[in-house]
Amino acid sequence: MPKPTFYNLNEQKREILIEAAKKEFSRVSLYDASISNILKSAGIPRGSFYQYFEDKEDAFFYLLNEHTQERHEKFLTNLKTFNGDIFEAVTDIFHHTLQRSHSQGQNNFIKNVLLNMNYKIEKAFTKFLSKEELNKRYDEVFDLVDWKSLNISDEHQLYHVLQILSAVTFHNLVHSISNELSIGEAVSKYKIEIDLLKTGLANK
Amino acid sequence: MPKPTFYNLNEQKREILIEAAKKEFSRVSLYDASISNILKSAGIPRGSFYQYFEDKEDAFFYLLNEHTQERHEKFLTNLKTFNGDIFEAVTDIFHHTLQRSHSQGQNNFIKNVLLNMNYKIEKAFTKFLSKEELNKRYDEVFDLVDWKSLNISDEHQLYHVLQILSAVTFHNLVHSISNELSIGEAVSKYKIEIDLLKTGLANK
DNA sequence: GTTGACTTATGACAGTGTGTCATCTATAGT
DNA sequence: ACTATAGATGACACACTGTCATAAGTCAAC
Repeated sequence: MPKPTFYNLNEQKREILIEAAKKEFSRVSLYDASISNILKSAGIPRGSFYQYFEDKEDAFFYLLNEHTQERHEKFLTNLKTFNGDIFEAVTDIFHHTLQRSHSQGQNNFIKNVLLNMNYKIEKAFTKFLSKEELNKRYDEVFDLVDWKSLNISDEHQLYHVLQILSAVTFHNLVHSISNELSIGEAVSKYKIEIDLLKTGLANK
Repeated sequence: MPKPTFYNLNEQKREILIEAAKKEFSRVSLYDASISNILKSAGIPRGSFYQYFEDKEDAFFYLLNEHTQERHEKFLTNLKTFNGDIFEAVTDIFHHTLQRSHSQGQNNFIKNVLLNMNYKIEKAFTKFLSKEELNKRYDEVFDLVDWKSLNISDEHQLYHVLQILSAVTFHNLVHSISNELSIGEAVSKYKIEIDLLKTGLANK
């Protein structure tokens, strides 16, 4: 987590710093990113950076969490829009995330995040799908879901459904970007797999 | 790929080098690993390392590919053992991989690989499941599969079934290790999700 | 056994980046 | 004006990487 000093910064300076960090993390992955570049780009001395953040990762996860928050809100909105249909909600998120990562420019950030997704990053990316968060926000999510459309016996299993959906969704996001699929190709592959998930892989 | 010089090395020296690399990549992730440690551990001068490998990644992926090869062979064996039942075959792989990564000692390598899985590593880890490899090894895999147990209309869809299974399997491996689940807990969660995959997430 | 062509080995070195710390500056309360 | 507290700064020590000039080894041909 950023240090208090970071939050005490005036709006303008904080914005400059955030932009500089985003720029660097859009250029390369977390591991290839260099603090020196952020310093150069933000025009601040080395010592200042360490006044605001623990290290490179700290700044990275600050940005990532902001994004995760946004996406989670979109997911909830989607659930409302699609009358609790999780599959529609998640497909829309897939499409939306892909579009954002295709519109090059500033936001190669998401692209780099996806291409270098490891467990820490995935955890931050999907923190609202963890068992703990789900229990904490029971109402928020559970009330919006159309349960009768799901093949599950008890509410507890929603966790597993979400785990599967997020695993397949992320796999497809990463696969699409690393194989440079067009949005059309990517969505087409994704929809095939979501349909397989819905009807089941095994024969009855 | 390692340079020719590496393969020209005599058995003994190559083994020492491999062990040194494995040791370092068992200690920390690819990104935190230091060539200097490998040099120290293998007792070779700096220049020599670059005679054999392009860089750190080169050595890492050499080790990883060896492992992937082994695992793929186990998958094929499993398909035979379980009469073409993909779900059984993959569950056994899951269990086996988890066990290897739990038996600490030398082989924290797999653990570190799983915890720091990004798209490049995943690609190397699952290279036998890519569209190209599947087509190349059509007979090898396709003949072993029990098709009538699968809910798919044409053979082409096997690719998607494998994509889903590998996404969920890797997600569970990473999840189990990063959350330090016991093997029992991990297998239990995995089996619930595999069952959900088999019967389908949606209600009919 | 000497020569020459080629392969391999070596470690000093330049370059790049990180995190720290002693010191300086700003700010606010009294 | 004084002091305490928070913030800013950049020089520095340390770690690691990749390269390159030079040395050493191998081997076939003469």
